Amino acid sequence: MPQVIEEIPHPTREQLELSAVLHALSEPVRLEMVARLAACELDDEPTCGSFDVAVTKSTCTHHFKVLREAGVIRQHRRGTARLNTLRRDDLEARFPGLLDAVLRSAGV
Amino acid sequence: MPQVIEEIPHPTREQLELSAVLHALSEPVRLEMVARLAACELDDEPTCGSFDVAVTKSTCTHHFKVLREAGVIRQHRRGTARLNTLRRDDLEARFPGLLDAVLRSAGV
DNA sequence: GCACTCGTACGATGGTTGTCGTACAAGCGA
DNA sequence: TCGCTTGTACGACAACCATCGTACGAGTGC
Repeated sequence: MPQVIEEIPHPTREQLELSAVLHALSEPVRLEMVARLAACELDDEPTCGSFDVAVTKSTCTHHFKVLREAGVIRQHRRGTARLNTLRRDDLEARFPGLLDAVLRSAGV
Repeated sequence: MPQVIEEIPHPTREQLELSAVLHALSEPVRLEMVARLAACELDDEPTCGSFDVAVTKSTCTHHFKVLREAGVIRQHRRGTARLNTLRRDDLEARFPGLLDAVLRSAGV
């Protein structure tokens, strides 16, 4: 286990729960966030502010928190920005094919 | 379009919404119902009462209603009993691979 | 007809959640 | 240092939801 400096708590791969993941993805705003994250997840990690969803900042924070605590995304800080990445590998390991099926169904 | 006598309202295949389906499946009790439905879905259609989940009758009715309105299951009456089937084909058509991924992840 | 079973309907209730506004902490840049 | 940007924290609020109990309707069997 590499010792990762992580100020923000995340569930481990083993702690991922299907119900929590499905619940996190069942919210249209969050689903859109995940879809965008998946779309531009080549090399850059979008910050929270780079999503122009139709909600305020605090609501955005709330949704990112739900996604993070469900284990769907990983967040880490760089300066004042908070960078977000999809936890593709962990999700694929625990729930094979699920994320892809959801993203495909979401019309990404 | 065959004219089906159906007293209970169901969404059409085109009306299925990803968010509603994910929300319906994100509840542990409902997920277990769906898993059992998938397991014994060979020829028999289980009635509502044949699920011995840890909730009362009325809660059970509520969960079946949520699943039905999300389009996950189809219900029809035979006498006083209500028979339940998984809408595999419709789900597969709209959200390919999703149901299988969920069921596999649920440990069925 | 009469009980019994199956499932629904309705109301109540306590908990969860999505939304927002405001205030605040932490960096960055001039 | 002094704003400006980024995002969080907290409180508030309305809406939703899972749960239950009770009452009821519709069939089935005696």
